Amino acid sequence: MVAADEDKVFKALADASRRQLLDRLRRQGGLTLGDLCQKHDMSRQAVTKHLVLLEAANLVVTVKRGREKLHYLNPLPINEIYMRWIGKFEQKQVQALFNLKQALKENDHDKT
Amino acid sequence: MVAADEDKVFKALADASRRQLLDRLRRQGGLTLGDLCQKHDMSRQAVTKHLVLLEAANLVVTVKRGREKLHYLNPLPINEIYMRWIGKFEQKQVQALFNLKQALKENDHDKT
DNA sequence: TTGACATGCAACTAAAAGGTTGCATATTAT
DNA sequence: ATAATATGCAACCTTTTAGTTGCATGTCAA
Repeated sequence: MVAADEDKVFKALADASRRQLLDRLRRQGGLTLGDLCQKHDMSRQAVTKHLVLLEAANLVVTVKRGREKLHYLNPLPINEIYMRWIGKFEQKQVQALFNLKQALKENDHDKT
Repeated sequence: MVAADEDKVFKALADASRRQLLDRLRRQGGLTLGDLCQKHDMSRQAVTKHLVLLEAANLVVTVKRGREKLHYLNPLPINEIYMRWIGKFEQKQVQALFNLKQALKENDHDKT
């Protein structure tokens, strides 16, 4: 995954509406634009724009069937980001850093 | 983690400069604002703003030591998001969905 | 105490993001 | 063919975001 793609994925995930759409597609794949417009208080065009971004980020893949466009979740990019980003932080370090602020605070407090 | 916090984390990760800062803090913790300004062609105040957002998202924790402010990476929120978001997608499903577009494309092609 | 250093705060600007409305195109069913 | 349905495209508006500059505050060292 190239840097530009990574950026698209993060940007796509940055919006709560788009995350909701991903949640919805996870529960049920193959939904049309019309389906996805239900339960959202924004216009169809707004949803379209979100889906375009999600598709550009490869988080959603689509299939045209006649006049309909079916949407499916593709969780692979998210997984890739985990492997590339979060996977960087070794598990041992995580716990250590989790306690770091507290430790340093007390250390600092001692000095004062 | 509350929904509002989740949003902060995603928004914080949406910017490439902030991701770079996190990368830098991962390589070396305890850097000051001045340190973090090096190798970035933006003003000190721009970096400050990024760090404020990262701290609000709890991706960075800080300790004041005299007139300096030391910054440390806190990877836990990212990990939480993985557990809550990416962990949702079972591994089996991942591979299945990975091949879905191709399969559906061929299926659609047959019908045409 | 005074100068140098490290950071904080506020006002402002430019660009990007999220949303709207209106119209166009393509497909299905009668 | 024609009407209804499903989606696509484009212009426009408003809010948010990323960045700037200028000045204020706080801390260290001579």
